[in-house]
Amino acid sequence: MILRMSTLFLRTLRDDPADAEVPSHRLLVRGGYVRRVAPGVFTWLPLGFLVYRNVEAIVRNEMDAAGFQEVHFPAMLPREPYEQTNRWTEYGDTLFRLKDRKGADYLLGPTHEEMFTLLVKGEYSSYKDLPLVIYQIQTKFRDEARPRAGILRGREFVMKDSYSFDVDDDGLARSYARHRDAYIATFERLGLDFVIVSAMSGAMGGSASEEFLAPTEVGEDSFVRCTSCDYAANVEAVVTTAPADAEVSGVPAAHVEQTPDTPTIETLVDLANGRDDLARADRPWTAADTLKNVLFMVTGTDGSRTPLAVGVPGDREVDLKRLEAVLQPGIATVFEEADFVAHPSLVKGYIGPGALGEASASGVRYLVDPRVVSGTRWITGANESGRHVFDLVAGRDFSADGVIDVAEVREGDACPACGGQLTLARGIEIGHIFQLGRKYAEALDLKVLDETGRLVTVTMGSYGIGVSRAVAAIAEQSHDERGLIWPREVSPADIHLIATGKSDEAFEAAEVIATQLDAVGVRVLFDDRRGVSPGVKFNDSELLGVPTIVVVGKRLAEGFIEIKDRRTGDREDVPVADVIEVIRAIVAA
RNA sequence: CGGGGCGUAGCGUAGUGGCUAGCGCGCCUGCUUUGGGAGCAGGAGAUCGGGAGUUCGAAUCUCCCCGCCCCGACCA
Repeated sequence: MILRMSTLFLRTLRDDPADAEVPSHRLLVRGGYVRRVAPGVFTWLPLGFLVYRNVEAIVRNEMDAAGFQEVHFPAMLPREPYEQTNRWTEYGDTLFRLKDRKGADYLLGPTHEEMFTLLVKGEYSSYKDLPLVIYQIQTKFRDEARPRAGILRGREFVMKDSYSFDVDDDGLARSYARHRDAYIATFERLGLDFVIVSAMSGAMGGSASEEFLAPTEVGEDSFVRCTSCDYAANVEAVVTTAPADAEVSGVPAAHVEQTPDTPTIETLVDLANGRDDLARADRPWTAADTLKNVLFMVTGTDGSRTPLAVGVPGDREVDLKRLEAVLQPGIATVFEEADFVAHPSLVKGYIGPGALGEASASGVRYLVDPRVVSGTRWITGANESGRHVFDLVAGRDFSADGVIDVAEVREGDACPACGGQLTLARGIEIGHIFQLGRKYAEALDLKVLDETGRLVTVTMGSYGIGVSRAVAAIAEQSHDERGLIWPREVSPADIHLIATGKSDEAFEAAEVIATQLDAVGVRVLFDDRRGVSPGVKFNDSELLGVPTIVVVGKRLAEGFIEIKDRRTGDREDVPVADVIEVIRAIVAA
């Protein structure tokens, strides 16, 4: 392959586009890899499409190597299957919907669980046919409320999604493990730095699910990693270790105090420390000694609205993402004025356990942070304006309806696996593997006969890789101030060959090199543009990011060609006679 | 959906009531130049997001609409 820049459909930009913030977006646009068509919708230009196809080929190759079989569904799908699993409704505005001329509803697939399930249902009916894994590489559509960061989060994107079908849980575990291995191999080949994080809270009893995250500052997912063991989890899935029950004896009886002008935790703590009759003998009060009770209204998928109180130590906020992860598919919103009016026993700013709980007057379900174990003593609201209760002891003076682990996760929190310290980081979700279980098989009635002749519901897994997103993730992780730096296997070419100078000699010599390299299978991006100054060519080569840059120019007269490594900047002069072999060796390495 | 910002040529931008809307990049023609985004000369390219209004006069002021970007909410 020889791509000639004299005729390539490519225009690089000298300035950053004004609407691009993150590096991958900026550089992919500047380098002429992609162009925006609509919000979250992009066109791949020739160089970009080469990169995209390389990534796609690696993904497909690893899937095939794992023994999975490729199929291809339509992107446009009928409504009925999604009606049966309730996702026509559950997906809400995120679903792109359309009608045909007869008024029948269609959708642009956001993901294809239903279609795969129905396909298998139509073909298979025996346990002997399983296990089965089929996959597709398909354009997906999600009408995101806010597409952002260019290719990283579009409304149209390409995803590899596979689905496993097994008769039992052990089979599902094996299919899951095969995917995990295949994903590791895939992302390693893509040159991505990644971590595998657990994506679902074990405490909530969900099925096994892990995310593959590519760490970068611009990532949308927050995750924690342990500094002393290999624990890693999405913040939504972090499990808080509950401390041991505390000793109650010696803690004074609970007492209500006048605490005027203490609308915030901070003012409350200051007041408590400032008053001799309230101050602690051993140490000052801190925000962590207070119990903050936050009220939410939880909207179910059926539209029902149920209040929920969450008690967390006053030094932490309730993390809404963690809350939603626990509540899903319910949606939580903080209490509004109208909600307080509807619940007169709840005094805003002074809500305490006394007014909460299913057995209380308010009847509001009350769940507390795992740190609120039996014997812990708290300062908290007394359910009257201007009053707080001190030395309220969990287990002795109040009890909650249950535990909910939704407080914000912080740097330095304890690792649930080993007790070490957690660090927080951000990453791009590039893959997700998920033991779905029987949800879809049940909804769509996918059953097979087992060896005893009984009908059993098939158990499924679903596994995704963001193919187009992976292109951006690679760009995000692999660039410098001058431009992109592609890993060789995804690069649009193996070498970027530049001819410089005014004379014909350099161009003729470069032409010969290009032809010879092409003949031995080296992919060449050849800057054969006449009348373009060397500076422009060098800058373009660095922007475009082909890993090896070969320059035919100044030292050709002495019989040398320059070979430059894009990533390190190292350059060496190689005799013309050796250049093909040296490049072949670099490309093969 | 809430908050903030922005919309002027392919790209980046100047222009806050006044004359023919300015500049840089890119593009076209010619000459020169050729190891780090070259020089000179000439040129093409803009319904100033759209509509309505105020005014002798609107890119500029007012109102409505549309679109985009960022933060948040949302997002198996």
